[in-house]
Amino acid sequence: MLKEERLDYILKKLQADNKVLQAELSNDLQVSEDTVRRDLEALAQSGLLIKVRGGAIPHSPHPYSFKERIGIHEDDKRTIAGKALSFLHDGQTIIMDGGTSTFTLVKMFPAHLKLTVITNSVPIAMQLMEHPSTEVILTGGRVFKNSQVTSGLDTIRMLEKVRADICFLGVCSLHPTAGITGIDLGEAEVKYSMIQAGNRVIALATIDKMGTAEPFKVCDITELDTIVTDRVDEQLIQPYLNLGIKVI
Amino acid sequence: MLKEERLDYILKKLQADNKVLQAELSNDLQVSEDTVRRDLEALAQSGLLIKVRGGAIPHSPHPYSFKERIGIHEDDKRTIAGKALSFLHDGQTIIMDGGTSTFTLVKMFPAHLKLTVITNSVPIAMQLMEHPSTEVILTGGRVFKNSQVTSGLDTIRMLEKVRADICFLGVCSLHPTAGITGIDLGEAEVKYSMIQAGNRVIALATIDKMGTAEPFKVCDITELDTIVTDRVDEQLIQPYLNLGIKVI
DNA sequence: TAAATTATTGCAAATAATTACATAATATTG
DNA sequence: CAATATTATGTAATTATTTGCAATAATTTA
Repeated sequence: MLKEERLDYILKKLQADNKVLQAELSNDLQVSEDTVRRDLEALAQSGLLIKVRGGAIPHSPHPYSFKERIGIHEDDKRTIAGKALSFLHDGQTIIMDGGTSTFTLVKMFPAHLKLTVITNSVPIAMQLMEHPSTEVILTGGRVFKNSQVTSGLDTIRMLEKVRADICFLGVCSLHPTAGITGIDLGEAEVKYSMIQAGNRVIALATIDKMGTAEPFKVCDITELDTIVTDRVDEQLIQPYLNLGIKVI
Repeated sequence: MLKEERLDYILKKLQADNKVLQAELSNDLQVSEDTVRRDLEALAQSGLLIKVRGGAIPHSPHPYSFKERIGIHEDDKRTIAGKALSFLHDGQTIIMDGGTSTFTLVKMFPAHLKLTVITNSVPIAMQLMEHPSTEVILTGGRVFKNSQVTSGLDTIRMLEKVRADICFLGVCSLHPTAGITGIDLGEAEVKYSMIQAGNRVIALATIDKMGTAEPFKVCDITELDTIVTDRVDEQLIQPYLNLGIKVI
């Protein structure tokens, strides 16, 4: 049996059952579980399914959505969020960009903290419903289903009226010369508005996002005051330090 | 059974019952309560539910406590939502007011239904993230924590730019002469804007809300086209019928 | 065609994750 | 405050994954 036939069978079965088990596939296809695992690995790599312990499940309707990104690199994100918490003080007005790093930060807000949070992220707003002492302002607009943030002119208009103490940015990619970049034009525009509205701009980025770039430019790297990352790698961060950006 | 299937089951059950109990889940899923607890832990960590002693509750669209919420009026709301579904057709633009009745309606949207939904409700927007074919537009503004809707000038400004086929209103109180009333001025203003923006106005109200009134007026009762309720009581609805309002 | 290279597959040991169970600590209820 | 239920913690058993390696099959190159 050809490898392609196996892959085909796996996808068909996944479609039919909404899940596949390695043991079952191994039996169906008469190959070792190792091979099945490698097949699933390949399919996951191509984005055709999500590999989980013991088998695989289909992608959610919105591929690489917020929901799927949540939980990965969770420890790193918590490290970052822990550092970022030190910037927060009672009475501040904060802009919270969407993204899993900022979401983690919001989850870690101490109960007593009194903030006004302006956000374009539906999950962040939802999370803060449970927080006793934050004021939440949601920017309006069309909601993107994969990132679960609002964007568009309405979002930007609302941000234009805001002056916040800090803007926490969840960034896709940042690069010393290419600046901050993203994979969606609309979201990049919103991020830019957020940066303009914040007195200090703090980017939350796991180390693997440093030195990478995406198609749509948000702003120059010099717009940032601080980068909060999980692991301070001397080599990687030097270019940012040279530009006067604090990295912690 | 894959862990992901369990998580899926828990979320589905939570969706249906508005609560889950560890003992029950342990039995349903045939795993120990420890495992259920860990699953709930993980889901809570992802912000998908709120873990409480003995089980979990949804990121509540209702400000009630665990004990109070057990199934209150849930069946009635489902009856109402079921009737309201018949007004919905592909391609429509719909305004969805916040509230538990409208939330229940949104939960019951068939997967194929292609709508544009404009809402001021954070939980409704969140719910529709999962829906494959709706476009969601969230009105911006300050978020009220008890009702979990946005309100204020920003919300109203956004609604002024909208022309929707139907406005679904979740009403606190309605009365033949006092009209539609609410307990918060800001929310009443927003509801008024929604009514103005909708071609047809359909109110969702359990029978116990008929003939009651609250301090803040939203609009005259004649602004309504239709009232959808759970039990059509001839006596109670006659005044509305006399005013030319359909009641189903 | 033969030899060399590459890819695929299965196996086994080491590693890691998941789960159930026992027990201690904590919270809730009457 | 005692009785009960729930949660946290440590541990052991189970199960899955990773890794290196050898055997086989397929492909390329000489």
